Amino acid sequence: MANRASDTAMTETQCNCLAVRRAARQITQLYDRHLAPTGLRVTQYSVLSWLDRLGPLSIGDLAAAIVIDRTTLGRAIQPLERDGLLAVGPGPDGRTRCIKLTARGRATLATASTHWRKAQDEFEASFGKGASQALRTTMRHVVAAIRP
Amino acid sequence: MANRASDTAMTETQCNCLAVRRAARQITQLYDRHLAPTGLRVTQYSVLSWLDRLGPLSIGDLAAAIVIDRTTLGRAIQPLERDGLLAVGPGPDGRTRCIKLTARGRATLATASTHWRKAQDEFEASFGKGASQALRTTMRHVVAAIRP
DNA sequence: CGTCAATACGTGTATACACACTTTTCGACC
DNA sequence: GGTCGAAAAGTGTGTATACACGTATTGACG
Repeated sequence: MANRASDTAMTETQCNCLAVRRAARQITQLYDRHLAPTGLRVTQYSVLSWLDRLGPLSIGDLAAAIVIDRTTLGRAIQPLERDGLLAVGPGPDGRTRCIKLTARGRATLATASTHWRKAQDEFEASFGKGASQALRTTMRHVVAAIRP
Repeated sequence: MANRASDTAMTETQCNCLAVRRAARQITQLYDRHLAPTGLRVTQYSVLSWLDRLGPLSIGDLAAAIVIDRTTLGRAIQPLERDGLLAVGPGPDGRTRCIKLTARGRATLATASTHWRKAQDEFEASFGKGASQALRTTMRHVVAAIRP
């Protein structure tokens, strides 16, 4: 046994957090590979997709929908705004800002969705379709299990 | 229906990648909250933990063990080296560099492991102990399902 | 009308992550 | 011994992520 700092020997294989993070890294690379031709990362694709689904809305509301930190989203939209995929304008309130998809954003999203489909198909061909469904359910439970 | 860019309406709820990423964000926050008093992030804890387990080794080998990009690890060790938790020295080969835990790193790791345990317990109390075991297995399968 | 707590955002800082490209070094082969 | 490909690592760049803190605006209440 010897010089171990503590009982951490098995931490890496027992840690739920590290397990999920590692999986996230790997699956992100797979999806990003497929989305690369569109110039979007999977996170950016998700922002556009939510925007397409929910329509124009504020940063806070969008962040709540994605389940992401508000300040993270604020930074994430910058490259998308720069590339003209979405537009940020004033909201009804003097405090809020309204984000909406541009025509170009909609077009890019349409193209990207076919690439996303291929990534999804590749993953599910290997991991299993039923297993993938169960995976998503499990991930929802993980999120639900964490009290803010 | 109407103005959808495509069939992306359900993408956010069907995407395996986004599901895993969202879970990773949430669970990371939980573990980082617990580790905060030690000044370590869960990723840093993982580096120290692997190092404790495997002994001094090269950047490439450590990256392979953690299943992380080599360049990512190269950046990740910088704050740890700066804070004196690990030391980077020359390896047996003129190309390789040897990373090893310092006494201070070992001590910090020992303290951190008790905080990690609390995070692990909190999560498993909510998510379930058996479910957690299954979760880790599932995550391993996800990683295995992705061809490099 | 003035105060004040709550709301919605932005900024500074720091880490996490990885691709493309470059540099250094090693080893093998002629 | 010189050449050259492979291996190990570093650098540049850009996104992802979130906490602590600061700013501006709103709405309620006295």
